[in-house]
Amino acid sequence: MISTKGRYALRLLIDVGEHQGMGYVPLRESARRQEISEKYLEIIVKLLVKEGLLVGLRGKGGGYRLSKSPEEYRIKTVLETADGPLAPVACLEGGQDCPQKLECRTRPLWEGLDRVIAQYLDQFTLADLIERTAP
Amino acid sequence: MISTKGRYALRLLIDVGEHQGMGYVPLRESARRQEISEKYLEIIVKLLVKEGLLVGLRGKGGGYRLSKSPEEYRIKTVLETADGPLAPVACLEGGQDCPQKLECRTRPLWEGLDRVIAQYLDQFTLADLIERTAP
DNA sequence: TCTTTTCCTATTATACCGCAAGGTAAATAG
DNA sequence: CTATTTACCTTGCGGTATAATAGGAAAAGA
Repeated sequence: MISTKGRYALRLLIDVGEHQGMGYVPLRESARRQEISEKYLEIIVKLLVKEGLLVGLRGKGGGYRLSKSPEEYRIKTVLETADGPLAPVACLEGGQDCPQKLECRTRPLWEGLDRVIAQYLDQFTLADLIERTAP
Repeated sequence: MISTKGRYALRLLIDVGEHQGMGYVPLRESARRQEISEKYLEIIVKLLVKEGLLVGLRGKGGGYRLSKSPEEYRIKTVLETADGPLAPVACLEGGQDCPQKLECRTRPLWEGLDRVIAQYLDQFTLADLIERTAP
């Protein structure tokens, strides 16, 4: 459900949040510290920039910085940005498409599971992870 | 996280539970009613039999029946039997192997998520799905 | 103009998912 | 004893996603 994309995205945001002072953090340094392939991180960072979670700056002294303060990053949002919708079962993705959804005996179970997961991941922020106050 | 294997397994058990009277339910009939490929169901049923969740009988009048009463089937167990361990992230599978688990900022988050999911799926049984009393 | 760094466009290897084909073994009906 | 019914077993296969790698172009500062 949550692949390396989501986990790496979270670790990257933590790393940037901790090492950006006034400036920008080069991706190479985050990749080195987190022991993640820099090339692969590029793919992930692209998604985060596109959604406005990170701000990039090119050239010397460039790199990435957070676009807002850590308390404003909900974990759920970060994971969805990197990994796409985090439905635990395929039949919940894309709103509703299953033709037997009304009579389905198992669907309420999946909907309940989806709510539980969403609720859990929506209660923490990046600040919680940085300060180790979660969960 | 939960693939068709797990979902089909659940639907199969519900179907068998509802249609076994005193006897056995042929796989073909369950496959027809549930609109699932019979050949694919064979793979799933094999797992369920091996773990003792279903009992098979060959020949005419044969098929499958539940090995215990519906209240004794925990949803979590059924899903794990068909789909394997249902960890939301790879780094939680197989007990513990991540070398940085102690210092990892995100690991407590995943462990918490894992607990929430396990707890949710462990509170319902097959009987709840059959009688539509869950969730 | 040179270096640093982001940004962009491929390509690849591997594994798993969902399924199909074809046969063997056991149990019952006639 | 034979035929039918059913579970059980082995093998293969196309599609898709994951987790990368490769090779550059564009911008920004020294």
